[in-house]
Amino acid sequence: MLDPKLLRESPELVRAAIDKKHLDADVDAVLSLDTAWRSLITEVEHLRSTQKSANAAMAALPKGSPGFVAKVQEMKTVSAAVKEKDALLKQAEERWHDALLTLPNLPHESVPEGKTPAENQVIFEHGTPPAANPTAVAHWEIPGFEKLYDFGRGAKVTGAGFPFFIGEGARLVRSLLNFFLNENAKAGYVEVSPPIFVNAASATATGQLPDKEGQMYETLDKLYAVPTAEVPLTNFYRDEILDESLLPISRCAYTPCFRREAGSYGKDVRGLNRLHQFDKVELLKWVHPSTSYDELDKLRGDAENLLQKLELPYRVLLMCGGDMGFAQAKKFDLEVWAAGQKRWLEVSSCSNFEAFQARRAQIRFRSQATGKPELVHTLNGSGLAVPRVLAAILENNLQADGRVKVPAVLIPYFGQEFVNFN
RNA sequence: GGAGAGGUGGCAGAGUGGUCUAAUGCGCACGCUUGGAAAGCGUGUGUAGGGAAACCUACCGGGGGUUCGAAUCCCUCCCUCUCCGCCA
Repeated sequence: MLDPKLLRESPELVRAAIDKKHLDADVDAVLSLDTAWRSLITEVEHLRSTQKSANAAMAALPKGSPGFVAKVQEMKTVSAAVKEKDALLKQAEERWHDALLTLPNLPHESVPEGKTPAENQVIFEHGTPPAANPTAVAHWEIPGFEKLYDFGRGAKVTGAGFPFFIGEGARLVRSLLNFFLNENAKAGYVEVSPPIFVNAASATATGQLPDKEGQMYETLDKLYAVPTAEVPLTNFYRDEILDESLLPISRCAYTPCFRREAGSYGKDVRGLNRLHQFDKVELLKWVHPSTSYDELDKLRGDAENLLQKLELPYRVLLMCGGDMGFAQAKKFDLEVWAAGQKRWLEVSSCSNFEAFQARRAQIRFRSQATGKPELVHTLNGSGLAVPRVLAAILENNLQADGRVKVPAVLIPYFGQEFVNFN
């Protein structure tokens, strides 16, 4: 959510942001709702003030006295007016608030212009260049793949996109998770194991509701299966005022992530590329506004470190205005090279939301300079998403003998040097 | 799941229809006092919104209702605690 004051005082900045992100939002409509709301709140507060002073006067009068009775009659009119105007005010406030939520965050000045993914800037590449391994196959074509990653039975038991991970397949997943969590702990992220269902208030604070409820699985109790650990983690400090000395706070969490993502089929979603349930470790920071871009670079570096240690070729994209998302001020994507599919797979998206998320979730700190609460900046990124990293390992490290070489750094976790598919 | 008791400011805790913008205590900040400190004394101490400002308004777990007027009465939901039942 944007600062209403910013909108009032500098609507041109908001218009520029909408243009840069190639979104469609009506600033003037929001402004006129803002004006309408403000005029109503003034009116209601004036009526309330009348009521309050009458109340004080009536307290001093004897209960049944003529003056008292006359005052009751007089105040009935005011009371009715308050009721009526207050209903209008609530309506106006809701409309204004809803409209405000349609305005995107302002992109940082360092975000490049652009509309499509083609205009994202590749700012870093690491590892063997693409096409170095012409004999590689897509991971789902590895002989014996279904023995370790059973999509057929997953579909029977639950549905498409819910595979079973079996034997060495399951152990490789667990090895990756432990590796990620341990490395992140070394980098200063405190491990958290959060609830994997959240209530509507939490899903609203991080922006999944009201518009994206179709993307989440929902229970009878109106709880939502988390699409990412970002949701419970960010909401941890919802409606709180933190001590400034605690910042920056860095945490990480492993959760399964649940995404309905209805209606997408084809090559992009085959195998481990896109699942309804997948494992991910999320990195999250609550930081002082003055340090958030330094912290973003560090967070991205922490995620990159994982890929480097796994010896996977990857690249870093600085997302352009049109491809960066609604709430982000700046975003980097980390993409790993999958040699068999001969394509880049997104395994982490590292973003600075500045105060956009914190305002909606009301996460603040008490500034020692002013003594007043100020909004924190929130950042997050994957560190990392398991299935696509797994896909890349399988495709890049496949041997001529049909086994997959386990990255050296994972061997202590996995307990052996190769994954066997027979 | 059943029965009962509760939810008030940073904390403790009063208030059960009318100057409650919530007593009192603790804590915290500043001042006086002191060689210095403690004690003592004094002043102040929430969040949000509107307004150029003076100032005004809202907030006593959430939502709704009754009333001229609600922290206080009614309905409803959530949460906490105690006891019972069940359970990895």
